[in-house]
This record gives sequence, C-alpha cells and structure tokens, in this order.
Amino acid sequence: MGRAPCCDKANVKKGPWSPEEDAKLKEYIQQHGTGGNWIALPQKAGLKRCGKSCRLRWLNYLRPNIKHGEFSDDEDRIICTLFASIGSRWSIIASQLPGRTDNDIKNYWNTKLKKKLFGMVPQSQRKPHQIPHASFSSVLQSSSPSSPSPSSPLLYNCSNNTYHTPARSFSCFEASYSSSFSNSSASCVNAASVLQPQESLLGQIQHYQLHDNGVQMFGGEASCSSSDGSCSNQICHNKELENSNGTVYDGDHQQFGMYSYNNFYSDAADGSQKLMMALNGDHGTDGWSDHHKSSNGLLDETETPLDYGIEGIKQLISTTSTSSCNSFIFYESKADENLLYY
DNA sequence: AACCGCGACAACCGCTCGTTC
DNA sequence: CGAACGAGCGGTTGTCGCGGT
Repeated sequence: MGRAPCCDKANVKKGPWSPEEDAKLKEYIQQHGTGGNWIALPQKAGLKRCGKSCRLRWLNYLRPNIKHGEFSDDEDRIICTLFASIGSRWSIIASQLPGRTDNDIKNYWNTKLKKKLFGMVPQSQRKPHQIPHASFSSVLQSSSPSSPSPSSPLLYNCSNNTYHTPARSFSCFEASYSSSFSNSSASCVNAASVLQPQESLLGQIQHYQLHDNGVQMFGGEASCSSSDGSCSNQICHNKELENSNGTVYDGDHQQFGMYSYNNFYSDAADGSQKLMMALNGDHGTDGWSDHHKSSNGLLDETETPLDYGIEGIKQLISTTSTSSCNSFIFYESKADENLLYY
C-alpha cells in the first residue's frame, strides 16, 4: 500500500512565495506556533501550500534571527572543516552556525565554497572521482552495511587530534598515491600512509572499520570481483593498517579502492595525486599547508587558502557554540549513520 | 535590443527515521 | 509487531537576475 500524499497536490500552490503568503505564515506561527503539525498548518493559516513547503519557508526564510548574505571567513572555515570531518551533514553543520540554515549552507557550499576550494583545478585535469563529495564520515563509521561491527563509539579528541576508540587510536594522516598502480605494498613517509590504489577502482566508496589490528578498509561497491564472479556489495578487499607510523597492507590483495572520506585532491606534477585531510595534525598544525604550498596548481599563494589548522578550527567552533568542545563523539546509530555529539 | 550562458538561491522531491496507533 | 503517518534531511531542479556577446 502506497503512502498517502502529504497534501492534495492539485490544490496546492507551488513556486515562489508571495509577500502576502509570507506574512500569513509568519503571523500564524507567531500567534499559534507550528502546533507540531505542519501538515495541518497551511489550512489553519489559510494558505494553499503544502505543509512541507510551509515548514521549509519558515525554517529557511521567515524564522527570526535568520542570517542572510555573505558568509564570513570564520563561517567558511567552520563549514569546510565540518564538511571535511562529517561530510554533507548540512543540518549538523548548520547547528554550528547560528542563524544559518542547512539549505543556506548547502547552497553556499555548492555554488561558492566548493569552487573556492576546488575551482582552481581545471576540469580537464580532474578525474571523475575527484568530486569533493564523499563522506569522511565513512572513516569514522564503526560499521558499514556489509560489515557489522562492534558498536563502540569513535571519538575525536581535539586536544591531540586523534580518533580513537577506548581500545586504540589513530591519527589523521595524509595519503598520497600513484595513479599508476603497480603493487599493493605501501611505503611510509613520516607518519603519512602512501597508498597505491588500482586505478580502475578509484571512485569506489570505501568503508572503514576499526579492527583489532587497526583500521580496516572495505571496498563497498558492486564492481568488486569474487571467485565466483557474483560479488555484489560484499566485502571483497580489505587492507589493514598496522598503525599510523608503519602502514602495512595485506599483500594478498592487489585491488585497492580509493579513500573516500572527504579528501581534497590535487594532481601533482609527477602524476601522483594527493589526498588531503583537513583534520591533520601530524604534518604541522595545518593539514592544508603542503597543499597550497605545492606547485600543483590547486592552490597557490595568490589564492585564498583556508587555514584549517585543527587548533584554529577548534577555537572557532568553541566560540560559536554554547558548549565547549573537547571531543567530538561519532557514535553509531541504527542506520549506518553517525550522530555527532558535542 | 535581443539572446545566451552562468551563477545564486529558493523551492521541490524523494527518501529515511521516529513516533503513534 | 507492523503499518501508517509526519518530520526532517539531503540532493536536485526551477527561476530569476546579471553580464557578456
């Protein structure tokens, strides 16, 4: 049995709101509140609108204390940092920016901020997977749909810039990899993990799971091949990181997917690609520094590098939030989502 | 002046999740 | 326990204005 429509589509007005409609809605809500029932609200308020439409209009435009107009640099930083850490969870990001709505931030990201960060890379040089969209939250997930796991919370500790479970911790790291995959061994440059993924697998979404031996990464897409050729959405390759100081990958598996958390890519002159993580404390306080100092064309001194030093971001968030932040707690919820508590 | 392309933003759509019965 | 329903979320689309040709 299908779901009943939330409203009578035939008798509902669509499109831009008129000032009269705005006034009606505002007046009604100011006098009566939403009553917790958006579906019934338009009829009571004398509006020929869908309840969802009313809700959206109120939340994104009419609600008191809504900020419109230019985003500040501080807001930029917060958006970028949170996007880097939790992905496109606009409502959560919006909760860190008083007066801004998720829709606002989403639009701002899609139209301006994304370009500000990535627009420097000519489209022709970008590979299809180089879309700043994948969710870094995947690295924080303690489970994936195909990989049930212990439900221990994953903590981000602002003070030492590490993620950890009660049992172990690992640092954010920068990963660079060659686009010409040759083998699955990996070298280690300082604390950075150097990955050499198979080109054909780029673009796959990886799921990460804290494992007894470290971080386990799973190729999660249907393109993987199993011995019977029937693999679909199953774990087909995984790599184990021994630890952040000596990354070791399972040599039995040649296939290796890309990191899918919110990395920021650059095409280096030597053909290698760098994945940058914003929350990076192991290479100085600024995870972007190598990036915009490099001559790869993504960012240079003439552009506006957003400084996402974790300390700075921490400070920013703490000053824009009523609660202080010592730890972000990413906790597994029912449906493969992480809730953010702070 | 007319047309076109593009950017910005508002609004819609479809889905998931939580709640209620 | 499961179906129905409403709220909320994120992705996508539509519309409008502006600048360039």
